[in-house]
Amino acid sequence: MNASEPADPGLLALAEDFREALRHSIYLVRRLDADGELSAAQLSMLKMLMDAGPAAGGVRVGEIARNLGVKVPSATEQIIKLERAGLARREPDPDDSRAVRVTLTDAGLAAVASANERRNTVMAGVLSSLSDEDRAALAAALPVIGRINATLLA
Amino acid sequence: MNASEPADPGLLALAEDFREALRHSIYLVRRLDADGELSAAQLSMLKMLMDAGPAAGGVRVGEIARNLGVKVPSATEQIIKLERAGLARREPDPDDSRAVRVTLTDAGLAAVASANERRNTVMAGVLSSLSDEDRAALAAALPVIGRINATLLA
DNA sequence: GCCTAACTGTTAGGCTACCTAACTATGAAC
DNA sequence: GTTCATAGTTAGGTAGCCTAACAGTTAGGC
Repeated sequence: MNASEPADPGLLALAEDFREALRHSIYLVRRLDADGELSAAQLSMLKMLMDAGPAAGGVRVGEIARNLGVKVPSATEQIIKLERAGLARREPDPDDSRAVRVTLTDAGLAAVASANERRNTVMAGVLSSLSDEDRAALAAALPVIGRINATLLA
Repeated sequence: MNASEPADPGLLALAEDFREALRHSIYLVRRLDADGELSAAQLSMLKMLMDAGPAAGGVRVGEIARNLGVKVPSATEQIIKLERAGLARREPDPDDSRAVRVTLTDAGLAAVASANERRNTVMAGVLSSLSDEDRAALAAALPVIGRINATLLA
């Protein structure tokens, strides 16, 4: 984390390779999201609502923004679009009248499920062309990438 | 690749996890690119020009677009910005008067080097907090991710 | 040779998702 | 019961992508 001291060359090389892989993966994700009724941003938000929502009867706007790594007005904007599409609902927070709680509608739940399934099928098709060793290597790295993401989003 | 037959459940689960990791990584990349003089799109293009450019005295606009996974007008737009910033140069192709060859200027070369170094240092800082096993797992997966990207961009 | 078809890149216009700044309304502290 | 902080919305602007329409260049068929 300390940028002032010279970093290990091996670490820097890994960092570069990882960044490169992510950079290319962005186009992959773009490709994957191109043929959908739901944009990447909207699907991300719906998915987050599905994961975190039921617990407390909805997710607050600020929390949504924080979870997605965007600012609050950007979250508001997306929420309004989802609401207009009938996929999400905004309700006043009973405990804090300033706050708003966002929940998925049944249609939203169905939409995220079907969009997810479609994308997973495409991705599974790609993965099926890999060797077993490759798939194992990928599976082993996913938790690590998760930890990296958690570190940076913290 | 065949979406019509029911996919292996394990494969679908891996596909979902991988997509999830990529989805989160997008925010990671955004964070990494936020504190820069160069946008992610511009850095991508500069880097591509550095990798592919010297060979043939420049890269053609169509090729740039194809390499970056965008359409030709989008590439033109970015190239013009880079040109205005003094980082790239457009020259007529001696062999085909329709074509344009794009090359990096010295300033462009320096810019990509410094932007890269800065981002690598940040990423290396994050990676340094991982265990050796985690780093090994990540390193092992990068070539696989590269193959996946190549498959989808082909 | 020329005329047509194919190709390369630019221009024009529009969209989505993000941002900052300014505002409203509620809650909390003292 | 002011005053200060917090939650969210609104307004206005930007970057990066797209499609459609265009101009110039090349290549083939006759």
